[in-house]
Amino acid sequence: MVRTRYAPSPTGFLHIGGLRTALYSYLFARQHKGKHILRIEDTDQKREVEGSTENLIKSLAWGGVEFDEGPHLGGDYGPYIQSQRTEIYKKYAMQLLESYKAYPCFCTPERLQQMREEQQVKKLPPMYDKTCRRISTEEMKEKLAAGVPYVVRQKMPEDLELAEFHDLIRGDLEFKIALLDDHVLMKSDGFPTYHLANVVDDHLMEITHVIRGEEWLPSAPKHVLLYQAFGWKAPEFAHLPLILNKDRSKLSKRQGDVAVEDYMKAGYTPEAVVNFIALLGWHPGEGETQEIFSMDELIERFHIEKIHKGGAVFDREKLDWIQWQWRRRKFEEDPRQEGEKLVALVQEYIPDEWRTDRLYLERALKTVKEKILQKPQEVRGHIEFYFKENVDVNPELLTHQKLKVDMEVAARSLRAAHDALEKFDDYEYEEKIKDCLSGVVSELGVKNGQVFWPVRSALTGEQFSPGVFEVIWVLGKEKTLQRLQEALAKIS
RNA sequence: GGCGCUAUCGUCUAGCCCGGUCUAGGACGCAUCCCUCUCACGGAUGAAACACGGGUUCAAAUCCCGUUAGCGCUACCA
Repeated sequence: MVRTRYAPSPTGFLHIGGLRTALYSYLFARQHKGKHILRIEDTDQKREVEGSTENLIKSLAWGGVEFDEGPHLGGDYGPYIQSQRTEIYKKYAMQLLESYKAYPCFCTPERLQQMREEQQVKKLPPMYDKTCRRISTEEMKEKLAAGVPYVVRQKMPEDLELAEFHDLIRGDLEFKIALLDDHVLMKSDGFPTYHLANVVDDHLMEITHVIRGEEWLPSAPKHVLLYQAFGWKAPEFAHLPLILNKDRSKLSKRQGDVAVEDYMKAGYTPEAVVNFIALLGWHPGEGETQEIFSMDELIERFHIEKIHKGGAVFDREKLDWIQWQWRRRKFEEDPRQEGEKLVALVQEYIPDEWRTDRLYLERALKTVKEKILQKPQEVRGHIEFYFKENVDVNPELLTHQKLKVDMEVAARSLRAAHDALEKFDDYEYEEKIKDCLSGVVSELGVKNGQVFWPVRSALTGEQFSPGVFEVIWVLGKEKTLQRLQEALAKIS
């Protein structure tokens, strides 16, 4: 039975890289019909941020990453919050002490600090000098009895040269044990460090596959050695590549949004975000060209060996493209429901006063459907002209060199269009509006653009906008005629 | 500094394990053209990469070694 886990620290919000780690872990568990566990690693109270566990759970749920066990769900392997398991860690630390796989260290932080500085100066690798590993049993017992504060350090074996293990992504790895530090397992405040808590919990919770970030690779051999010290079977490991900024440094704030919540707020859809990050570091391979995957497809297609070794740059433009593909797909599947959702979403980005005439707004939105599907956040700028009292068009805008519209043509077209539109009454139908303007075109004996361009720019005051017929359809007779008159007044 | 990981278009990547089919494929972005009343959409085309140096081999993006670069770790943080 496969059991995987996502084990974040409650130090803030869910990082986009954290979502991906959780996603891969989830995908792997689901495709093997296994269990996915959430465990909160809060052994460092100093770094804990109030409310982050709830935030983590919320963001994970938003992304569609599900769990079978966890602090919010319970389960047979609880508690799932490490600060509630301190007695367990103490027991195992004691076991290690008794079997001489670990030792108490009485060195003060000050001495350690000084030691490291000296090592730095001598250009030696900063490592614990193992002073307390060598003190006599008597001295140790004395200090213990005297209540001298101590930490528990892992004793790196001296009878072994290499620590070896297999990584599902990187293959066989080996590390020289002599270069491994006697790491702290239990802090003087009685809390375990990551190394101890992680190994003990993964064992007790029967985790079969540890899927985590690449930053853990250097300490993985110590974990393997710890499993051996306990006499436990180590789980399989898979160390994921990092997600990077544009400059290839580790993805961080300052250079863009890193919190999943930022993307939620920016109007991105979970399907798109998940689809995008799944592809940052994984690809089905073998000439596959599909890029849009639903969660179900991911579960089916995902293969842990297909995860890449190198880091991947987070490219927001590609995310935007994937988002647009998703919106379009969903809209095609269910135009009515998706349309309503979009309208609701778009409401957040437009001023209150634009909502007073619901029909008018709906029509305006309809003319910029493609733009909304692409970037709902930018809808305001696209429909702004519909809501202006007067458009105050720049006369230059009425002309167009390539379309052969000079001021004279523009004036004539505007005049003729105005007169035709004044007699016209079928403003409810785009097709009729088109017929009406086409009539003007043939009447004047000019090209389409020579009428359409000046009319559209007079009506919108914009270089770029929806097409003339749609614009007139939204504006209605009164506004259309008024705006045409204004433009005419400006150039005559 | 030490240790480790990584290295295909600007970016995400296919191919690499099982050398020839790779004049290296796809996607984002970019450019040009077409469609067209403008933008967008859609269609077509194009520019754009095997980090470098040695081997091994008839043949290397693919195997081996080295160099370089990038990143990670080097806490009583995770």
